[in-house]
Amino acid sequence: MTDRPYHHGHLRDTLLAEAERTLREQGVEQLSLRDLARQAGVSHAAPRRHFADRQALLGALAAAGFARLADEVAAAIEAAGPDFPARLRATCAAYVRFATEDTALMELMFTAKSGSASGELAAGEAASGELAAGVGRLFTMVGELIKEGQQTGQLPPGDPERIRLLFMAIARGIAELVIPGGPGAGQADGLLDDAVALFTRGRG
Amino acid sequence: MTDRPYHHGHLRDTLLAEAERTLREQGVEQLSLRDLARQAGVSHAAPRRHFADRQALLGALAAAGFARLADEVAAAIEAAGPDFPARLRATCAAYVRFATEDTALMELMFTAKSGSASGELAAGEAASGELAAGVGRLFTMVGELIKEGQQTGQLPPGDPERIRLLFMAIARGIAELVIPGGPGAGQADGLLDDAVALFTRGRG
DNA sequence: ACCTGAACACCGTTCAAGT
DNA sequence: ACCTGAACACCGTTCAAGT
Repeated sequence: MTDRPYHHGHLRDTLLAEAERTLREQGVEQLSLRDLARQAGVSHAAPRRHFADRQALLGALAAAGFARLADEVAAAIEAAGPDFPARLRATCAAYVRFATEDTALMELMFTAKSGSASGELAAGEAASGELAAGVGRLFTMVGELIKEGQQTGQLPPGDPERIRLLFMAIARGIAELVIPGGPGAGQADGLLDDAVALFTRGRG
Repeated sequence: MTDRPYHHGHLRDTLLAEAERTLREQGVEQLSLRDLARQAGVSHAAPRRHFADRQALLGALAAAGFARLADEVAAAIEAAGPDFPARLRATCAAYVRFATEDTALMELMFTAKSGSASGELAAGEAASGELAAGVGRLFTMVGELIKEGQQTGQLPPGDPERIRLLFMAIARGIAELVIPGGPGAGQADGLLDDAVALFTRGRG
C-alpha cells in the first residue's frame, strides 16, 4: 500500500530471511538472486550491493546457520541440567532437530565449511570470517562439554580434541541419517541413546 | 580426425564419465548439460534422449557412486583379512577414501539418497531404482559385518540393525570431516582408530 | 551510499524436423 | 531409435546512470 522508498533500508536482512525460507521450502537449487530481489520488491541488481555474488549469499546463510546452531546447542545443554549423559545427548539431539527442520541449510553449512577451508568460497571473504566464528563457537562449546565429562570420569581420558572430533562426527552423521524420509527417520531416539551409551559405556 | 557418425553410440556412458570428472574437478555447481554435450561433440539437446533432465543425470551419478562405494567397501573388507576390528576399520577407511577422492560425488550421493526418499527426485525414477539397489547392497554388506562381530563376541549383542545404522552414521560423519582442508584432514587415522576402539572397547 | 535499467553470455527445457 | 537447430523463459553478472 505505502509507496516503497527508493532505499529499502533492510534489504540485506530481508534477502537473508527470504533466502532461508526458500532454502527450507524449496532447496538450494531453487534459490535465485533475481527471485529474491523480486520478492523484496527491488531491482535484480540491487542485491549486488550486499552480496558480491550468489556464493557470497550462500556463505552468509551458512554463517548465520552455524551461529544459530551454536545458540541452540548451548540452550539444549543448559536445559538438560547437570547430568552429563543427558547433556551429551541434548547436544546430539540439537543437531538432529536442526537437520530435521532445516535440512538444506545444514547441508549448505557443512559444504560451506569445507569449501571455505579449501578456498572454494574466495568471493565471500567477510562471510568466511563469520562462518569461522560460528564454527569456532560451536567447537569450543562441545570441547568444554567433553572436558567436563572427562573431569567427572564419565568419559575416558585422552586428548579431548580427538574425542570432540569423533563426537561431532557422530552427531553430524546421525543428523544426516535422520532427515525427513530417511532410513532412520523414526529411529532418532534410539540412535541418540546408542550414541550416548557408546560414549559413556561402563562409566555411568 | 575421423568424421563423427550421426549416432554417437556411447553417448550415455560418455556423458556420465565426463560428468563424474567435472564433478571431481569443479563441483556440482559447474556441472552443465550443455557443457557435457559440447565435450561429447553432440548437440545440446541430445542428452535429453538419455536423461530426462539435469536431476536425472545427477541421480544416475549418485546411483553409480553407491554401486562403486559398495564395491570398494567389499574389496576393503576382503583385503583386511579375518581380524574383525581390522574389517570394521577397513569399511570406515573406504568411506573416508571415497570422500577424499570424490567429495562432491559423495555429497551428491547422500543428498540424492535422502531427496529420493522424500520424493524430490520424481524425474529420475529409473535411477531411483538403481540408487536404492546400490544403497541396499552397501547396507546389507555392513549389516553382515556387524552380525559377524556379534557372533564372534567382538560387538555387544542387541538389534544389529541399530548398530549398523550407528556405525554407518559414524563412518559418514568421519568421511565428511576428513575432506581436503577440513579440520580433521590430517587426523583420519586417529579418528578411525578411535571409532573402532569405541565399537569394540573391552572386547578385543 | 544505495538502487535502477539495459545488456551480455549462459542455462535448462521443449519441439518440430532431420537421418 | 537417436540426434539437430531454433526458440523460450530464465539465470548470474556487469556497468553506466540515476537519487
